Amino acid sequence: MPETTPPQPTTQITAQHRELLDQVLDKWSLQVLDRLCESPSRFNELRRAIPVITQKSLTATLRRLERNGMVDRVVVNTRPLAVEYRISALGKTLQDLIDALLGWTTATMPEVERARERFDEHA
Amino acid sequence: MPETTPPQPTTQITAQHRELLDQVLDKWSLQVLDRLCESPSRFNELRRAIPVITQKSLTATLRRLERNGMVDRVVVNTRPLAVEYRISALGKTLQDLIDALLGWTTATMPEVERARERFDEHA
DNA sequence: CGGTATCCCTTCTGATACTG
DNA sequence: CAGTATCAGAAGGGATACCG
Repeated sequence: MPETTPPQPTTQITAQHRELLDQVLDKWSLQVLDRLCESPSRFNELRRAIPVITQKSLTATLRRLERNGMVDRVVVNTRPLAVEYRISALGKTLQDLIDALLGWTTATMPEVERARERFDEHA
Repeated sequence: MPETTPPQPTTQITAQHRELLDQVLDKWSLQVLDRLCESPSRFNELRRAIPVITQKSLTATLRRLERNGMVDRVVVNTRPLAVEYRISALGKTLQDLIDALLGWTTATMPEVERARERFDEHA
């Protein structure tokens, strides 16, 4: 019996998949999600927690994450105006993946370093 | 007994982690790794398999993946000159993660779409 | 075949200043 | 407090031409 269709679970990488990953695994999102997983935070709390981020980038990151349903933006009250950001249920599922990614980088970093040295010294 | 150190498995996100993820989960790497997981491929085979990629980007992607130990570059012979790219053992561990990422995007895409619609129509 | 080198243009990022 | 607006510099990616 010939196997015409091999049992690959080959998940097709469409532009949609790429776009979502880009919007959600970018430079700042990991840090922001990590913070929000520990506790809901205010805008300036996040700024202080991630000192190198600029206002602009933080705003952009939060809007993007909010738009994709990863965080909830809650306007707590007015005078002077307080906004709280919370991780959503969807965002928590993402956090599990991020943990897996970070676990992978931690585990493979030594071997990656060796590969880089081999590559660089040979070139 | 006070818990001075909470039991968070909070993996710290260092610049090193970010850099590695950036180099390995970028726009083209997922496609390239996916192809190489199915079978070793020559340079122009990859170009044909990923039609929208340019020579420049494919070269850069392959060099980066090779430098990080994710793929092996094998010069098969000379005249006219053949080069084969293969996924490495390290690259295979990455592929598992990529599959998890793609599975996540597939699973959550519907809810993400709904979140986007809510966000966009409300704005 | 399997690249490298160059130009160019768009995108991303950061710094700074201002607002409800 | 929680942003928006504007601008300049750096970086990324495509198109084209050429090389071992």
